[in-house]
Amino acid sequence: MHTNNSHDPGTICKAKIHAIKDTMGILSGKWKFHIIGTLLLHGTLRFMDLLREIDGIGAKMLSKELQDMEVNSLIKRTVKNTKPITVEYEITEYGKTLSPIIEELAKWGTSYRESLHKKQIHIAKKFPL
Amino acid sequence: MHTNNSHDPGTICKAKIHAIKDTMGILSGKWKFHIIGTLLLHGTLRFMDLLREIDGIGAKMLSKELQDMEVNSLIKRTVKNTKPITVEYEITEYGKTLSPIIEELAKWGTSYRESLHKKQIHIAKKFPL
DNA sequence: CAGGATCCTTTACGATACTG
DNA sequence: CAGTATCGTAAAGGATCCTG
Repeated sequence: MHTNNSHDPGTICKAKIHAIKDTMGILSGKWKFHIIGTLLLHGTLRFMDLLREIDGIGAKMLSKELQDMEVNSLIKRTVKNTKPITVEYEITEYGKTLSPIIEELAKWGTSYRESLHKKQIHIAKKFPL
Repeated sequence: MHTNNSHDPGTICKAKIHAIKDTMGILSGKWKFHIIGTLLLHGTLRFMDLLREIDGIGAKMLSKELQDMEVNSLIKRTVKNTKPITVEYEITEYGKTLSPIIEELAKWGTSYRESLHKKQIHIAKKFPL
């Protein structure tokens, strides 16, 4: 009965947890979900547009995060032959498969904020907004 | 037409991005999704169980992450009057509302790993597993 | 415009040791 | 058992200047 243990509950658990780790490994850092979300909503954007659009990020971090995500084929970087050069970033088809995650994150964040209002909780460190 | 701009596309975009930021603010750090996933799958667990179950985490980080999540009402901490004392952690009803996110993360991670196998990509820094 | 290089500060994280 | 205290490292983040 347990010669093949690939379907026992323990194994399924471990696999699921491992899958979460995989995802978070690729989307680690403070900004990746934010960047993906912005590109999903706006389509193609240039470096400076992203810098303006993503509140709080600096050029150094943006550059690094974009490189990480390009390496993992989540976004595409295109250099245009203008003067001076412009660079466009867009999400790939593969990157778009992240949108269910993004949608759930946005949904949860929205209802979280609503629940704070209902409970009339005042903003504090305890509830970071 | 734009006296009330709460429904124009720009505002909707900003709200969505902000919601993602809210969620990630609460679930920041390397371990929170991992802990939530583990508690969702196992139910109630003690401190030491979590320490064993969550591969790689140390006592300090686990303690800190659990406190963060308790403050935000995602988990419940119960001290049992045993000798020596034992402490049980479980997810709250509110914390369970995170499960759609966890499910999507697990789904994506699973298909990510499958896509690597299909493409016969060998594991490298480029594709962290 | 799109970034890389450099320097500096702060936060995140981890290992070890210790306490009720 | 369930943590806290202490220490040290690594990564995040910001500011400024520089280049093609």
